[in-house]
Amino acid sequence: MTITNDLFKKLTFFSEPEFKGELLQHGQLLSFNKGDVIVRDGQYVKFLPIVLKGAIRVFQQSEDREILLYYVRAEETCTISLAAAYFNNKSTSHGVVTEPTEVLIFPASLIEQWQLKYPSWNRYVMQMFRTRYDQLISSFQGVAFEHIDVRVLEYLKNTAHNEGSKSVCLSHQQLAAELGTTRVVVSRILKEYERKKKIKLFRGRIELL
Amino acid sequence: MTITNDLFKKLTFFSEPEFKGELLQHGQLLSFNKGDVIVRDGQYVKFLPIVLKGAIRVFQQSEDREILLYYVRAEETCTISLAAAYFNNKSTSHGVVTEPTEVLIFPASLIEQWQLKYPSWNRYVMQMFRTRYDQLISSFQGVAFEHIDVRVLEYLKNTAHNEGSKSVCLSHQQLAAELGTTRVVVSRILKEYERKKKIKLFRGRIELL
DNA sequence: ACAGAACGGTATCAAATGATACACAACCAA
DNA sequence: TTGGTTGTGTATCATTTGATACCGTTCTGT
Repeated sequence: MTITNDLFKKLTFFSEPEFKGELLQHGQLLSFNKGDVIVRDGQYVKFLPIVLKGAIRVFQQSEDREILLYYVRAEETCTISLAAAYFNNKSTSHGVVTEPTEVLIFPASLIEQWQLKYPSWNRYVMQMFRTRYDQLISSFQGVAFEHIDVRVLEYLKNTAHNEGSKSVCLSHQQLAAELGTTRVVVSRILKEYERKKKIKLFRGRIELL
Repeated sequence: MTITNDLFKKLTFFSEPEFKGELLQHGQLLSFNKGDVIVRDGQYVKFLPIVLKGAIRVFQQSEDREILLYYVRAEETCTISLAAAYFNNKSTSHGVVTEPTEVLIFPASLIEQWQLKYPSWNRYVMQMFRTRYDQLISSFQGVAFEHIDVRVLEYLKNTAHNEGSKSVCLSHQQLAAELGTTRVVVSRILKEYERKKKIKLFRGRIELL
C-alpha cells in the first residue's frame, strides 16, 4: 500500500491535517509475517509502531513459561514500547506478530513534541496508556486472586465475545501460554468443563455452550 | 502550610512560572490521617491528588484478600486516579493513607489542557504512567512466575533498600496483604528464612541479615 | 505413502498454598 | 494491674497446580 490518504482510512483517530502531514513525512510502512519478532525484552525502542492491520502479541517470559500481556490490534500501539521509547529505556517484554500485519513506524523522538502540538495525538497516547493499564490491572487481579480454572473460562468467554463467535481457535498449548500455566493443566481443566457441559472440545478449537 | 512558594520546594518537577501560578490558583491543599480512604474502587475521580508529604497505599481487593499495587509518595500522583480522571471513568482500586499526608488536589478537567500548555506537566504525567506501568509489569511477572517465598524475600529487600534500612517494620498480616496471600503462609515462610539465617524476626519487625 | 511432529488425555506423584484451629507471648488502654 | 487485642508459630488437612511419563490420534511435509 502506498503511504497516502489510504492510511487515514485506517487511522481515524487523528484529526489535524498538519499532523497527518507529519505522519506521512516521518512515517514508514512495514509489513510483517506471523512469527516475526517486533519487540524484544531488554531492547531499546527507537521507533514507535502503530498497527494498521493485523496483530502483535505482547507477553512476558520466564525460564519455562510465558504469559500474555495484551494484543496490539489495528489503530493501536504497544504501550510498553511507547513507555520505553519516550524515556529512551529498554522494553520489558516481547512482541510477536500473530498474523500478517502492517505497521506504521516513526522515530520515538517525535512522541513528546507531537503531544504538545497535536491534541489528538496526545489524547491517543493517554488513551493507549489508559486502556493497557486497565487491561493489565484486570489481568493482575485475575492472576492474584482467581484459580486457574476460572481464568481459563474467562479467557475463552472474552475471546469468543471479542471475535463475535461461539468458538475459540487455539490449542491447549497456546491457551496455556496465554495464561502462564502448563498444557497438561489446561487439558485437564478443559476436559472437566466438557464433562460439565460448559464447552465442547475439538482439536485446535473450543466451542462455548 | 499556606499555599505559597513553600509548595514549590516540595514540587520541584514543574518549571513554568505560569503553570505554578495555575497550580496555586486552582489547587487546594488537604491533609489526611492514617487510615483515611482517598480513592474507592468504582468511584468517579473528579480531582487529581499530588502527594506533597506522606504516603497513600493503592491496592486491589477480593472477597477475602488484597494485594498491593503501589505506594504514592511525595511528588507523585495516583496513576489509576489519573487514568480514571482523564476519561471521567471510575477508579479500579482502593487508596488509603498510611501516614500523615498532605495532598494538593485540582480539578481533573485541567489535566489535558495543561498537557498542551506546559511541557513539564506533560512530562510529569508520562513519567507517572511510565513508572507505574513498569511497577505493575514487574509485580505481574512476580505473581505469575515466582513462588510466594521468593516474592516475600524480594519484597523485604526492596522495602529495606528503599528506606535505607536493614529492617522492615510491618506485621506478618500486613506483609500477607501486600503480597496477596495469607498470614499463616507468611509466618511459615519467614520462620523458615530465619532458620536459614537470612532474616531475624521480631514482633512487628523483620531484620535482613 | 509414510515418518515425524503436534496435539490431547490420562495417570501418578510432588510441591506449594490455603483453610482452620489452637496456644502462647507481647502490647495497650482503661 | 488487668483484660482484651494483636501478633506469631505450629499442626493438620485439603486443594490446587506443576512435573513427568506415556499412549493414541491427527496433521503435515517430503
